[in-house]
Amino acid sequence: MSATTYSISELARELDITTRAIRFYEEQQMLSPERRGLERIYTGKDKVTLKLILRGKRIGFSLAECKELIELYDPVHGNHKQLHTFMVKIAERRAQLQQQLLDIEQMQLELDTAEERCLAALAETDTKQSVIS
Amino acid sequence: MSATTYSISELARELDITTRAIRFYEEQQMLSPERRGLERIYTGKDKVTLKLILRGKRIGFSLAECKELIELYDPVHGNHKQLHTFMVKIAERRAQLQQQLLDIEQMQLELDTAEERCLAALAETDTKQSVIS
DNA sequence: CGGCAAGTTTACGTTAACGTAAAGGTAAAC
DNA sequence: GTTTACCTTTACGTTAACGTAAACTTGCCG
Repeated sequence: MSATTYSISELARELDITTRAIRFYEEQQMLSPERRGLERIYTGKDKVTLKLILRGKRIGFSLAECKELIELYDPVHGNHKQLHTFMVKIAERRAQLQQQLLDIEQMQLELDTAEERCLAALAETDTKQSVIS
Repeated sequence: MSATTYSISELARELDITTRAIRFYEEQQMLSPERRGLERIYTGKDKVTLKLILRGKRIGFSLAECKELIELYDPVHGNHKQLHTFMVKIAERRAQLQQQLLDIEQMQLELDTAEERCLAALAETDTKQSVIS
């Protein structure tokens, strides 16, 4: 039961975000750390919450969506309907990711041929130069 | 050589964006349609440019990056160094996409177990109710 | 006791990518 | 001739997610 706690700057360093960001998430009601006087004291649970936020952001969710996501893990709010609607959102993201993959593949194909043309043009130039010199 | 042209609203409808967006891209020097009086006249090339912009956005590039991307297709600006740096950017996006996929898979695993717990809790409730009633 | 490091609150600033409203020109249709 | 449908420019408004600055407290080191 050794309750490891963290200061705000410890968490900031460890998760590679700014303290401003952490305080902002608290403003948005996504965190409510305990206080010792004015000082914020974070628990392991707070750290998990922050990691959830960061993962949500990486996937492309807004902070508001990340908040919903976190509430799913809160037994008080975690009802079945929310769970379902969120899995729908995730499915949407997956579809979007799929499209992004296609877009990137397409773009790479085009860039590959563009690169070839560039190289060919350069070779052409080199040849002419060698003739001139 | 039948040069098909488009009005701004035709393009907007076809590409599913607003006319405001199209004018904005022009403000950002990504388009320079011809004019008949004040009216903008778009060519097939402009349409291709717009599609490039939209694809870039889907992948997650900023408009500024989309602009760079478009300049790659412009023989005047398309030099080899730019091509290379852009392929680096694309590689970065691919890596990011890979991370996003991992994040989504992880999240789905967790949501799946959460869903199971929910269903189990509901089943529990139902059982009790059937005993009571 | 002086000073520095880390914490706090309050509050205005910033960027991207358009949205939206005002005010008006043009041309075909009724 | 006036309504309707598009087109134009100019310009201020909006949202998200913090950044940044000011002004202050607290604790500890030398």
